[in-house]
Amino acid sequence: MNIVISNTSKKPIYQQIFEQISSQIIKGELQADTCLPPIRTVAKELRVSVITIKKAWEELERKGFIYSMVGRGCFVASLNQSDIDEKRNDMMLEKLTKDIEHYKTLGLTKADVIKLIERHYDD
Amino acid sequence: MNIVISNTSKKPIYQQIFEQISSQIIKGELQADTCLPPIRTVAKELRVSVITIKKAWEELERKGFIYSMVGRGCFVASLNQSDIDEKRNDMMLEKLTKDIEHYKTLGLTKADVIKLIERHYDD
Amino acid sequence: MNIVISNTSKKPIYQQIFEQISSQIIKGELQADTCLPPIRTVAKELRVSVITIKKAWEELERKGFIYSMVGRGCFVASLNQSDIDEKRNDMMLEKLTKDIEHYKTLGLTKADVIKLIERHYDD
Amino acid sequence: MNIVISNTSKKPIYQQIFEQISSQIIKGELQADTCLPPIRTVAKELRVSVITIKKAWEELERKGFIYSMVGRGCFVASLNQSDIDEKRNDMMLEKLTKDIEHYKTLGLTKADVIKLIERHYDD
DNA sequence: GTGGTCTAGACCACC
DNA sequence: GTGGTCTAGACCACG
Repeated sequence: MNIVISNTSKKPIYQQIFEQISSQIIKGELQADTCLPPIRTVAKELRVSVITIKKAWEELERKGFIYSMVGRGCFVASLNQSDIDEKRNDMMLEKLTKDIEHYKTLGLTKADVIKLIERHYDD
Repeated sequence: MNIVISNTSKKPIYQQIFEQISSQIIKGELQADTCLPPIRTVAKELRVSVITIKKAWEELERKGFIYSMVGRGCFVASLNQSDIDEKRNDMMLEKLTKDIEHYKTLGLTKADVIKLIERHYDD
Repeated sequence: MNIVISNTSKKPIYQQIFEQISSQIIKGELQADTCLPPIRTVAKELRVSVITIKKAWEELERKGFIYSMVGRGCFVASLNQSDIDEKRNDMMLEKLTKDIEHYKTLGLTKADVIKLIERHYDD
Repeated sequence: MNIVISNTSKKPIYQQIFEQISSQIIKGELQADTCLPPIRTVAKELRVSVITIKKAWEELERKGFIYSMVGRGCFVASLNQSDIDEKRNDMMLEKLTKDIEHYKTLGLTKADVIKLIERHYDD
């Protein structure tokens, strides 16, 4: 569980955290049923409020990445590969739809966008 | 000058206006040196605050899409094709850089992204 | 917008509020595009924290009952009858599924439950 | 004594246990005066804390489903059919009252609810 | 110990 | 003025 918070970014902190954790789960870096550290510990480590962590955790639970048990802790949900693919696809499409909308507004054709991605996407 | 404001979008209104006007200038739908309507008129038509229009206009001027003459109004800047291309490229790259960052976070390869755009980008 | 908070209930306050508002929207007691009072005002009136109201409002927005615009306020979503029916059905089924589970645990047959509802449900 | 604990459920573990045991007694699956296993054994089998089992047992004793004899263990109470019916009825009504309240909040009539139960209650 | 809820402040961007 | 985010405390039920 490796989280970096950017204070310069305009993204809310809780969303930065959500994205990083969910990404790690999708990539399999966080094993299923692993117990996450207590939210108060995470809050202290990242030097943010407990509520901020809580909000990120809530979003993770709502999207099915983790589950929580009062008095026990929060655990990584056990997702099979197709679950993961589906979730990644959902998140991807949600963003892509907006992005494409934006690209169109700028008057770019499909070919333009692909050319730009070809050039600037370094794996 | 045809502007549509979305209530459900999370984008600030001033930014929605900025994007639509700049897009129309880029596409040549707004001719150079055309005089824009007074901000109070625009505000009334769009049913938004004058301050909101002012903010959009300021952003347009800062980015070089329009110029203002005190007491006379605001005018579309005269841009040649290379100016337009440059501006569009700047705006595009600024966004694309962030988007690519995000796609990587989701664990997508360049090929994945291109495939998705191929599929969902309908010109 | 008429809300009553029960302190004796075990339901969280934010959920009580969510249920009452959503119910009023479903019943058509709150007209579409009506502007809700500012959350700070509601908080003061109900003598609860702003955050509690905020949480209820977030849930309402997430479920599509209201939409919010920074600097302008929160508004009742414009739902047609089929939207409303669908939402009511969703909420109903979610609860009913759990309830039926519970009734079965108690060893009740379908006939038992219907008989009990016949007897105790006074419209 | 067959108990299954759900991690994803939001019900407290002690309550899940209480409901399953009481249900088994009501259904006659646990004979009167049967001696229940020591709580430490149950705790170990279910992989939960002894305190949790203790809490479930206390609830069972309070509701008259079991009785305990210090130093000897806990035993299933001997209930005749009318006792069982009464208990089941009590538990049922307590829940039903709340449920009906909730259904009304959603604007459902008695007929609506019965129709939904007819459709979704599969014995 | 854990997570779930709540409070009373505060600052920011937007309108 | 509005909503959106965040803080630093607190209390509760659960394990």
